Amino acid sequence: MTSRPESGGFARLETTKSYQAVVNQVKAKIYSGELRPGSSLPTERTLCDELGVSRSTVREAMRSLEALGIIEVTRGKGPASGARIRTVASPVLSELLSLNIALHGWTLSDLILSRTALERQSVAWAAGAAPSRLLAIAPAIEESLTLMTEECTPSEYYPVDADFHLMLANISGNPVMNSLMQGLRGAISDVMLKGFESMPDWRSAQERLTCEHTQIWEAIRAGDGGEAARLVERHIIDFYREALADFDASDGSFQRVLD
Amino acid sequence: MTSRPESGGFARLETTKSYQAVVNQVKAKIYSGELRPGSSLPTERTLCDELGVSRSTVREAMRSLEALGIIEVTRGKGPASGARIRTVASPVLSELLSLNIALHGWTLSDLILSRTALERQSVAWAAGAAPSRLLAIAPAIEESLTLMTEECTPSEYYPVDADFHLMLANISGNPVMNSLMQGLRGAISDVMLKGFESMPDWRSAQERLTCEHTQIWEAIRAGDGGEAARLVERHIIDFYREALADFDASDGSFQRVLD
DNA sequence: CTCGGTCTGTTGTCTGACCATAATTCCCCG
DNA sequence: CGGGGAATTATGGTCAGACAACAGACCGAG
Repeated sequence: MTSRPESGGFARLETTKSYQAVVNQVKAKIYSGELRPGSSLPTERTLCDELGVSRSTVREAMRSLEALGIIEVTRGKGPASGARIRTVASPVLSELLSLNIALHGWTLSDLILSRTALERQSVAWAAGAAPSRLLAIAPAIEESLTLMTEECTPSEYYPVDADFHLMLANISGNPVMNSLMQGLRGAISDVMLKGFESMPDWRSAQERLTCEHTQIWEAIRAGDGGEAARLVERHIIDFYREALADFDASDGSFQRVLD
Repeated sequence: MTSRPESGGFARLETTKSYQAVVNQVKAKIYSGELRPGSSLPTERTLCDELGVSRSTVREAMRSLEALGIIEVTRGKGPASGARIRTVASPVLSELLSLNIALHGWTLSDLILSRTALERQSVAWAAGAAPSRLLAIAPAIEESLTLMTEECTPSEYYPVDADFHLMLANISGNPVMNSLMQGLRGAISDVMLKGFESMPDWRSAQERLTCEHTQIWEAIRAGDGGEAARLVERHIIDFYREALADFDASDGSFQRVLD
């Protein structure tokens, strides 16, 4: 109750921490377009001078930006050293989702269902994509399907599977969807792989999975978005039910979408 | 769950940076369940002793965890001071998406379409939720709908609108979907608000939006997930076309879903 | 018992130093 | 004259110590 100096009115202008101010400076330059992927930030010591803060402060800001996957930092000398705006996506979203699973009791089932929502829409859009786009990606996808028919171990199959789904998502050309889907997949990839490896009859499972993949691809090529969506949803959820259900206590929520 | 420190027989011997090691220590305790939302971390100086690193290193690790929205740090004395595992979600996902818009040329249209994909599924699930669940949330939703009918400014309407959509998403009870949707919405909220404010005939627009909201809610209450999905998709996309289309150069991608 | 100031422990910031690394420079030798 | 290796140097990574700003804990005066 004792009168705190400047706390009377609004709460936003109060002393921003120095390192946060540095972070904001960098973010502002990103939003303004001054910093683009591949751009180099000044050296830490230069930033100290420019912003009038100590090196510790600058470094804490760098750690914040690095944690967000915005920059990557390399040491040494030369033009390739220092902090640069990342050009390739970092797995920060997957990390974030994984941590939330641990922290807030998010279930594998919730993640899988979310993935289903995204993948449904994604293949539906793919089915409506321009034919030229389909033509361009078709060879890679069909090579992937061929690979899947070859005899292999679960841990060899999994990356091919992941790649296949990724290519489907790429057809629609929506980088946001793509990023979200990769984040989700990354968060569940460990347990997915375990699911693959724990399947009792892997050979027949592989055959079925590949068959389902082929059907999805054919539905997309035929332009039937509704069918592709339905197939991909069942593809994912069936796999979950067969191989992953014991990884978390299902509360019956799947009944909703399987009806 | 993705890449725990001790994963596999692989060589972790590549010099992990000290601050990253500290971050991994904390993450490991989160994954193991030793740290839960609301838990307090040791003080910085205690961590220095425990882990045998300097305080700068510990602080850089804290900044990383803070940037990810994992912890929040307050200074001063007492049990409420120091670093604690966050109990409420941080807007880090929105921040991340916003930065990606600026960095990688993601378009508003891509974000809106992604949001549509999530919201479609979300209301579809809501329509299949247990009646008791609907009953529980119904008063709040209907109060929200009543609020929307009252004359108000766009900036007064917007939070009610956001709340309405949030409540719909809550019905399905999937926190992952919820988090993703909030992240998406946060990333576009600025431009959404501008869209509201730029509408030429706000009164009639408000009436139409509220009517659409009511229809969506009625479809959910009727258990018609397909209809709810279609309505919410058109609701969002129509708004985009009317109020936001000039915010980014549409490449015609909307034709796909509007056919 | 209540109010006020003071104490104490915490994070926030600064300074200066040294280490580790990698590009650059330069000199010696072939 | 050219090439290779050693020294130089610029950069991030880590450490130690200090002080400031802050907020709860404590205690004494009324």
